[in-house]
Amino acid sequence: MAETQSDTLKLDGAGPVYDQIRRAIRDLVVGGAWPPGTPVPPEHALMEQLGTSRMTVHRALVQLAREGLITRRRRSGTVVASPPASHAMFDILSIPEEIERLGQDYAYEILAREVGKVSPEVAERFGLKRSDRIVHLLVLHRGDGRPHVLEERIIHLAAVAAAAGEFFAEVPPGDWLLQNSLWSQAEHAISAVGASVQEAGLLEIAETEPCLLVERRTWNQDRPVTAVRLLYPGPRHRFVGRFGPYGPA
Amino acid sequence: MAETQSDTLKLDGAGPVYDQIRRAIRDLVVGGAWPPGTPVPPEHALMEQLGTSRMTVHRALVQLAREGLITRRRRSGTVVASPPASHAMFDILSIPEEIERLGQDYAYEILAREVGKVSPEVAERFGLKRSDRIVHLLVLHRGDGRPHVLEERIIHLAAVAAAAGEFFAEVPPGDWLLQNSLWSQAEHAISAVGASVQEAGLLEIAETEPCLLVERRTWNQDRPVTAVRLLYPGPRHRFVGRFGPYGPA
DNA sequence: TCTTGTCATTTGCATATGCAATTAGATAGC
DNA sequence: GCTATCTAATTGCATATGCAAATGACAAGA
Repeated sequence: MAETQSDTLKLDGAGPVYDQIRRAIRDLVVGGAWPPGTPVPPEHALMEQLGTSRMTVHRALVQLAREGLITRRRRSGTVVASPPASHAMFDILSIPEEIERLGQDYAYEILAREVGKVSPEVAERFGLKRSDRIVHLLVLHRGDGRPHVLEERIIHLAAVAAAAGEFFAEVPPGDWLLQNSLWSQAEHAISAVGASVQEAGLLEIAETEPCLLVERRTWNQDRPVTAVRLLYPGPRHRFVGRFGPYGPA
Repeated sequence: MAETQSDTLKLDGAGPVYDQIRRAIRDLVVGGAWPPGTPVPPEHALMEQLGTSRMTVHRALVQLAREGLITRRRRSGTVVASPPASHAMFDILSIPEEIERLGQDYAYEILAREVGKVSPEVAERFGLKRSDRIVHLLVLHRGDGRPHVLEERIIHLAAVAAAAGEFFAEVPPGDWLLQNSLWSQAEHAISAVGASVQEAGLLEIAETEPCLLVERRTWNQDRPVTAVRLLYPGPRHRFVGRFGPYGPA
């Protein structure tokens, strides 16, 4: 998890000063050099350290706060914020949370766990190289005892070495990764598919039942971290979002 | 389309001055009093009119610009921006645009058009009152001749009276509405469903094929404007989005 | 021990000022 | 008419200054 990045504030001289400051701090935060909870120096200190006026520093910090990277409180000062676990409609969200928000009892079981090389089918399904070293998991999440979603996940050991020794007995892999890995980019795709025979059996649905498939891949600085296929049974699942003409409401 | 709203800037005295200014202008923009293209008074003028300093006005305008509501250029001044037609992942997007972006030839046909009261089935499917006066449409959109998406739409005449006399011969209803109506909120839901016999026939797919259903409802100030069901055939359609831990990338 | 009050630190906000950068429109020159 | 140049309007940015508001820390008192 160690990044090859400086942990000192350095202005690059490109563009407005307030934006240089903003980017400098942002880079330390998203690069992991300043993990959540790290105190950001007070405006006075930054002002002296950087040789600018307080208002200029202020402007940078206000903007970072609006972007959610830092939290500011009078007297207590400024600290690096924890990334919000769930954003808008389709962000990284915790499945336990998702189920508990429906008022259902959450449970999960690890149906399969393999550590090591990728099998040909997995390589094809997730677009991996055979030489990648991964953990491959199959997890069934239940709400009130009924299958809620089937999760098939791979974790890249190159990015998250600790995953090799983890059995996910207490915390499901999605939530575990939120605690134990860094990510800087994600992509997901939503589509409708039919379940395979095996999948239909696990989800306890008929084979012809349409399913909603959410595929998500996550990177940290261009290095793949994890990829997951979430298969939601039937038309009883809906993803809902609200927004206005100029952005999310 | 006339709104019962003032078109004069008025500060409400709540919170920071720069934010009062921001909200005042925002309300005129989203309320339709200042349609896209309207010039916003220069900072000097606002400063005098509102009795504040230029920097305070500036701060409000800079933020509005960052939110995308206004466009600013030196010397030319500030104008109200056009709402972006497509946003992030699931916003209002033009189907012709969507298809042309895939490099396919776009075509559409109106399969049905009814003006007047709602039938019981439609009332149930869209959650309407029988007394609502609407236009009901069924439209098939094609890319390179193949069915791309089946659109079933209702338009509330109370919100968009002009829709009653429109035959959508030149422009499909989605795009027509973008030009001829105002909306302030939208909600959509995505789910996986099986196609009905009729729908499967129109989309030229097998009956068992899973489909992606996007349902979108749109309001203007709590008054419903339109509702649409977009049925995408089979697993060949994917909605893709990218984002980072602190928001869309 | 608990409460209360005071103080100092830190952020939040507004203002005044000055200059830089951009560029629409006017003007001058060809 | 066309082009180059100039001018002025407008936004962009940085600074200095002052005060307000929140609140952690600590001291004083009950």
